[in-house]
Amino acid sequence: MTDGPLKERITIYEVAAKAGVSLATVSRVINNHQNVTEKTRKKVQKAIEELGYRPSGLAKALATSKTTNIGVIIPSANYVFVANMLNGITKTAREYGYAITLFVTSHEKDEALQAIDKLITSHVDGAIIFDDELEEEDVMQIVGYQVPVVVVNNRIEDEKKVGCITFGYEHTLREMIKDYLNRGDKKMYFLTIKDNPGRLLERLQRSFVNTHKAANREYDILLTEDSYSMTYEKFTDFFKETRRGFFVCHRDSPAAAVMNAAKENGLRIPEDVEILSLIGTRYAKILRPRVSNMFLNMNEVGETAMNMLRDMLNGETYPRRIKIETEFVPLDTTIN
Amino acid sequence: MTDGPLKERITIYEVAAKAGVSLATVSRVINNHQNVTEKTRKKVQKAIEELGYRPSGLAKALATSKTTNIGVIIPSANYVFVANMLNGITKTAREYGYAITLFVTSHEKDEALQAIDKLITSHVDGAIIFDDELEEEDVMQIVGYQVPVVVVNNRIEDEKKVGCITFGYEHTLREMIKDYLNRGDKKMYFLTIKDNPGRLLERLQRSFVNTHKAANREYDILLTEDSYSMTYEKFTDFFKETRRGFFVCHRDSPAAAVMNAAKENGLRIPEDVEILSLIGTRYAKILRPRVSNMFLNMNEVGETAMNMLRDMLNGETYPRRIKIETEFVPLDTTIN
DNA sequence: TTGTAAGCGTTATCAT
DNA sequence: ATGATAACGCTTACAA
Repeated sequence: MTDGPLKERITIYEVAAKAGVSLATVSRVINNHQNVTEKTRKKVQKAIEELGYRPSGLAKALATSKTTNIGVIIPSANYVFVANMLNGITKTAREYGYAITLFVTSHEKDEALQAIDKLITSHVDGAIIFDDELEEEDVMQIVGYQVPVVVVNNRIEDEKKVGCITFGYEHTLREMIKDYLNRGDKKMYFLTIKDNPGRLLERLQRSFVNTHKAANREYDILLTEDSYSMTYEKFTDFFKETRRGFFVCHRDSPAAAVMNAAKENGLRIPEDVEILSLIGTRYAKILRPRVSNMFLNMNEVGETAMNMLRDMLNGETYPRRIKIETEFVPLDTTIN
Repeated sequence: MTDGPLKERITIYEVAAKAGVSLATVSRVINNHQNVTEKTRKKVQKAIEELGYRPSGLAKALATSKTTNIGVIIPSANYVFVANMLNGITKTAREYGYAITLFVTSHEKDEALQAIDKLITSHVDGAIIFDDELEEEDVMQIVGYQVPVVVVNNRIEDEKKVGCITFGYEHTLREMIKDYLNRGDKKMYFLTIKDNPGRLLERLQRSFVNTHKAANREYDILLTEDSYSMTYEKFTDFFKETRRGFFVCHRDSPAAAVMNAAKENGLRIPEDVEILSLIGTRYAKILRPRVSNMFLNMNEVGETAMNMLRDMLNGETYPRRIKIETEFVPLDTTIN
């Protein structure tokens, strides 16, 4: 191991020495405090320039108890909708002068707990958590360390301390399905992920099942892998037998897998096969036919989360529950 | 403003008091040092448990000059290929116990410089920079603060101190174009982005132009906005006039825009219109027809960058230049 | 094996 | 307006 990268940094002491003032004065200059003569300010600034001095965020954070860092926990950065949220968070965070410390968890509960641990020791000023694996008690652990938390897609009961951003899916989805059951005659299929579907998907599946049961209609749940090509292959087989159906898919990419497999089996869309993507992103409009979807503006979700967090950090009282409504966007893969 | 979230944390002192030992002993237990009786270790661990103590990463970092944080600079998290790289970085970083501090820059030179500034004050142990805006001198600024840097897609001459990951595009692209000019007869168009195309795209454009000039063939450069729908609209018009061409597009999404516009204007792909995507991601295979592309495994790029950085952090000598080759993947949008 | 104390680079509260 | 000096919470010689 090398000596570590932080050695040899120029410190406030050296600036003070060079400028011929005390370190307190340098600190005042850095932080734009009052009570510094223009003359000494100049002197100090010159010394700072010449030495190439940069204050240590570490030491500052230790002294002030503020890191100006926000911890963000996400499962994988690989999904488009997660990347969109991250983009919303980072853009907003930057406006407020916060940096983002990122913890990615790969869908394992164990890793999610580790992420919480690291987040706590890393001393972030606040946290945004978008991770299906975590339970209320896990989240409350962070809160116990006085760190304001905003949770996305995970309702926490203790609303005094935790901000929640939830997705308004149930109603829109239920109405959409009900409506379809009234006028359509295809059997509906719900695609879920074999391992770790996650809370959101489970909730939507429940909603799907209940609506069908209430209408006393047949349905089916299909287990898929979380991979485009495996889903594509599965449905290439599937459509050899089944020539008709309405497929509710969790994201654009599985929706595309079903769509491509159907088309290549000579099925017509939407006459034979109808498709809905539950977390619609910009790709739903790019695909052909364009995939009907429940559009969820994850960029907005990220911005909203960060805004809420900033308000909590500023001690403002604020509606700590915000529901982002999803919009049903009927495009080419459904008969509307 | 509230008092700040970091107050009220339990410190090593309180643990020491509760366990009836000195803080040095607690530190030893935390860091698994030798020379601690099993008995006192137990005592201390019990106290830690009971108090819910978590060491402050901040104080530790200040004392050891190591943050176990890696700074990552990217332009926007919104592109799929950037998200993929980020995923590769975060996964690998986690294996080595590093957290990621993320700086996103939105394509502005000014912001990129700010990001460098923040990265330096934030005291990261190392940095991975994927940002077209930054020049060698900007990067060297970080190096001056003894922070090991890996630069992606940006060759830095001073190779003693900076690791470089470059993309092996030129050769593959040039050969592909040459080959096409020999056998194909369509005029080739190169799509670039109006504002801030970035180094990579400029380089590829130069390559495109030179190959054409060498072959004494006609070509055209088309300026587009960095937005699917605007590009789609532009080409919907474009194809009213021009009914034939080979379009070299910078990413999958503009490729899809051209493709959709062409198809919807009654043009056949690839008979009338051929399309190539320069930074192919998994979406190239999902689209129909499947987009021929230069596949760049950005996940691997991220992993490689992080691996290289870790080796630099460990003081190992290492080939500090790695070229990730792109692979020409001929699919349905070109006549092969 | 354990404790003492100096140091990491700041901020902030006193004096002056 | 400026300068000492004590925190901030930890690590790490050095002493015991």
